[in-house]
Amino acid sequence: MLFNGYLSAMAFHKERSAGFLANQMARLFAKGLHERIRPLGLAPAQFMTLLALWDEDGLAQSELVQRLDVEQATMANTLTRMERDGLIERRANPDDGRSQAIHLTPRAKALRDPATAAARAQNEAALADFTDEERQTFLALMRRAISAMHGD
Amino acid sequence: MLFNGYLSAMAFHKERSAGFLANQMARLFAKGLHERIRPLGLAPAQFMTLLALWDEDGLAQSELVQRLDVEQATMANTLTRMERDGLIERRANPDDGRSQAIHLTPRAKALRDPATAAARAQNEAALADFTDEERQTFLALMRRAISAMHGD
DNA sequence: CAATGATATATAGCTTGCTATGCAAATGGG
DNA sequence: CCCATTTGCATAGCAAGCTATATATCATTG
Repeated sequence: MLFNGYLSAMAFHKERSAGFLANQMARLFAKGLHERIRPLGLAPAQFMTLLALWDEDGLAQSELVQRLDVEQATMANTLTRMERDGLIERRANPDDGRSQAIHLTPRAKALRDPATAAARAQNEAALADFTDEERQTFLALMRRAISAMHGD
Repeated sequence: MLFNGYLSAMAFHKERSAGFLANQMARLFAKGLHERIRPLGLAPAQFMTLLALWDEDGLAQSELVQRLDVEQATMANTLTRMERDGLIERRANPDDGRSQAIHLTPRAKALRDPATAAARAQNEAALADFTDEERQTFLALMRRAISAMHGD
């Protein structure tokens, strides 16, 4: 009775909810990044995928799924759009008929510098008035929240 | 030349990118919240909208757009799904033929306590090993990044 | 070697975002 | 009062998430 009364009275303030703020922040990051890379013909998830492939070309879809921590179906659809847009090619893997190696096209390789510069600019815009220490703290806290939710 | 060489060599590490971490963190928050409120028949954006309406019933769509900071089209679609699911009713506004007042159904009112409890549990899961001070710091840093990107 | 189980992708269907448009109702200036 | 502008919503169309399911290939094991 007292307990239920307490719960009912205990307002949930979205401004004080980490989840609410995380959602809003991520949308603003994505929107800002999208504006910056749109002239390059890229969308945010395509950029994230390119980050992994610029680092190591020829990965299998399953490896991209691991590195970017998205569901397999999400990655499959993103790769289909990237193939459509001339960013990647899916090449058969001679050792395993199930998997394919994802290879960058010359166009995708050429986008590396302008696209990473755009992403850096967006991060900088978000953290403009943060000190170096605050930036480190912020990244560390986000990593801890991610680990806690990821279960590791 | 030196500058271009520097840029090319300057790898972009997603693990050190605030935007990348923000995206991953927000997805984990949304996924965890969704699992917790799915038994109630709710999805995350519906819950966010309910938060505003539990606070003040009968708001116009335009007011919800302001409070939740999403695009008008996004809110219109979310409200359509909520109406379909029996969470809200759109009632004509006698003072302005363009707008409608969004009213909660009894079902939506009854979900307040269990749904906010679920959201609190998700926030707690994410911040389980944070001290009180770290929680305050984290929220403050997210608010500052949001303000910086929002342009205010 | 055949059957079983595991792995790699694909596809269907849904929610939540966004931009871009369209339209009707309200408002404000001449 | 009338026209132009503004405001409030709806809709179309797309990207990117997710879950659930299907399919084909590999691997294991009896």
